Amino acid sequence: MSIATVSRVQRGLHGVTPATRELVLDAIENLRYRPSSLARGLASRHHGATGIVFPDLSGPYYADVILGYEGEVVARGESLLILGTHEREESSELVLDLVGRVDGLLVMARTVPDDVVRALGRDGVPVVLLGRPPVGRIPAVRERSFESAVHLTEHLLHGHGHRRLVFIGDPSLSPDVAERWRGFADAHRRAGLEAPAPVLCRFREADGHDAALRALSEPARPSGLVCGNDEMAIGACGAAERLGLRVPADVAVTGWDDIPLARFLPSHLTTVRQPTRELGATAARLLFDLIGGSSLAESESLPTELVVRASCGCTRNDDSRHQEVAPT
Amino acid sequence: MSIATVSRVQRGLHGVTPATRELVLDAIENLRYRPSSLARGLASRHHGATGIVFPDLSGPYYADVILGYEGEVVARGESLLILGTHEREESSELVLDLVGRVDGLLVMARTVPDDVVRALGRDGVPVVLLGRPPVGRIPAVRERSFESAVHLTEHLLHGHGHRRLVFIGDPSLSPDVAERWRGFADAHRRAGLEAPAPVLCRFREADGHDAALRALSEPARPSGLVCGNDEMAIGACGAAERLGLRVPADVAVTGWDDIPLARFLPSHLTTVRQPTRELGATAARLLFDLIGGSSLAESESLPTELVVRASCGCTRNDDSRHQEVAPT
DNA sequence: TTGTAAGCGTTATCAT
DNA sequence: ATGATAACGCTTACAA
Repeated sequence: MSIATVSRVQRGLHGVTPATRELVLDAIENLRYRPSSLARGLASRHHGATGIVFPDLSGPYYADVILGYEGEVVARGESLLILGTHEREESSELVLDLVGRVDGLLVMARTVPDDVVRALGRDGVPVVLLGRPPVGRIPAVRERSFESAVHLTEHLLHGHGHRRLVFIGDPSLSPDVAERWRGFADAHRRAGLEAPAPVLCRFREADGHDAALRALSEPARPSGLVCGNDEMAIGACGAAERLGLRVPADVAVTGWDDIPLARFLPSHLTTVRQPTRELGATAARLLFDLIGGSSLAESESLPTELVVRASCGCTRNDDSRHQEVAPT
Repeated sequence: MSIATVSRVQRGLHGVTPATRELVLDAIENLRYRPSSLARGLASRHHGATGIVFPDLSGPYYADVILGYEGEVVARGESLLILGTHEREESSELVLDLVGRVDGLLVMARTVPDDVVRALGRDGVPVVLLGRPPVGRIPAVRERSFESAVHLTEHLLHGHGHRRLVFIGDPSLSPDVAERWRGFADAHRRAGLEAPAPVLCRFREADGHDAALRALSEPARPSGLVCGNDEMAIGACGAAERLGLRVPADVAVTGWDDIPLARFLPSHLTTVRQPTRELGATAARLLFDLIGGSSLAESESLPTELVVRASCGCTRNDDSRHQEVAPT
């Protein structure tokens, strides 16, 4: 019994007599033989694994994306390496290290700069981006943040007649936030209004709290706060409460992401639901296309859903009304 | 310049002249040389990676554990493979496959049966368990669910004078729940009472809802519902509301895990906080000890914290009072 | 201190 | 249909 025959049987190649196949299978069973993934990878020049680089795992957003991605990966019998960058200094090196252990990489927003992504592309590593714009020929999967921002802002502007809306969040910190801000400003423009400068802040609840406090203390108090994500919106609601302002009677507040907490918030947060799972799954499909040699891997953008609850000023008949944002 | 010298330089071994070291380093830089992790692993007989097997990623619990684990892993310059079992049929095979790609494995509760864990142990693979009892010589990291259950139940029994408490959850579905049920029953016994049979249900909000509906429709209505986790407790609160019962005036409700939502719940959920992050980090340290050849890797159990809010019947002075459950 | 060469456990290319 | 044997790109004695 030669080693080559075993290799053939074990990979299910044809060119083996059923008799010997059985023989080999038996031996494999008896000896509890497991091929070495290391040796196999070295010889066949691929890892049988892909990686995903995400910024953090607090909050359900990234967990869901990973879940969607993982489903596709497991369905293909591949393995999945993960790396959280957590705003670490050495993130780029960690990614560069990770890339040596996989056949392809999904890189999410807020992890490593475009330079690094570009470097990966130059090395010929299949890469897909998520939640950030394409870099060169590297495709990206995104949700339609711009469109949903326009939709949401117009709802506030025209549905509720707001005239002093303020955007809370820092467009320079994340491509998503940038898109949302752009949609916010664009909706204003279309309505013949000018959007005031965004109140810059980071992504966490406390950041939104502080920013809202600042915004609401301005002489001309805003009538509505459009926050870059739900965490920030929750902080904003807290700030309003602290100032003795009611939501939405005195000030409207909206978020992004529809985290589970959103529907339990006293103010019943109006927000935008992302197709998180589908985002991850789509990215996986794209990445495997790329790995498979397909060169026609195109960037995709997925539709979002406006979740209208009460914090925008709507009366809350049913739990929530959803409006899908149509593709543009 | 020989290949061996490069290998030495690259791994920072001593026995290399500073001069040649510089030379090699330069070449590495210029040629953008990256050692093949596959070849390196094959030769040195280790993967430089460990794996973590978890049931699911919905809810913050597992995400936090993974985060704690990941921190330790990255600090050691190792990689991390993940596998969610999601109650899939082929989970065991997936784990058996994963184990061939790592130097060690962290296996969480509710993923694969003890048989599979035992099989891994027989193969000599370093394994650490989390949230489930040790299997043979395979160590486990756990939170003190039993102790916290006793603590919580006694709070309800003696602090609030409850006499008809019901436990919601299925002890047979998860070792954690089993421990909690055991503590619940034990606290009753110590008080000279007998705990009624648990109302069996699965882990999600809807499951808790249904179970609570059943429990609260009994002729002798329970005065308190001790739920196996926060999701179930949220469902239970919903069920109470649906029956026109107020929490905690008509029925007390408690949970486990202290998910972010818990403090925003209208009923201000009293619950038990797990040291999730620390659980993951501890498991990682244990696993690396094991991989390092240490045979004195002992199981550990970490203290939990009772988070008293309002749903147990306590008046809500400050946001929440915490009581650490002392080691036993 | 540096170089040589024998593995590591597969796959892949030839012969047979 | 099967068996030898040369890669694959490192680590690791051992030699120089």
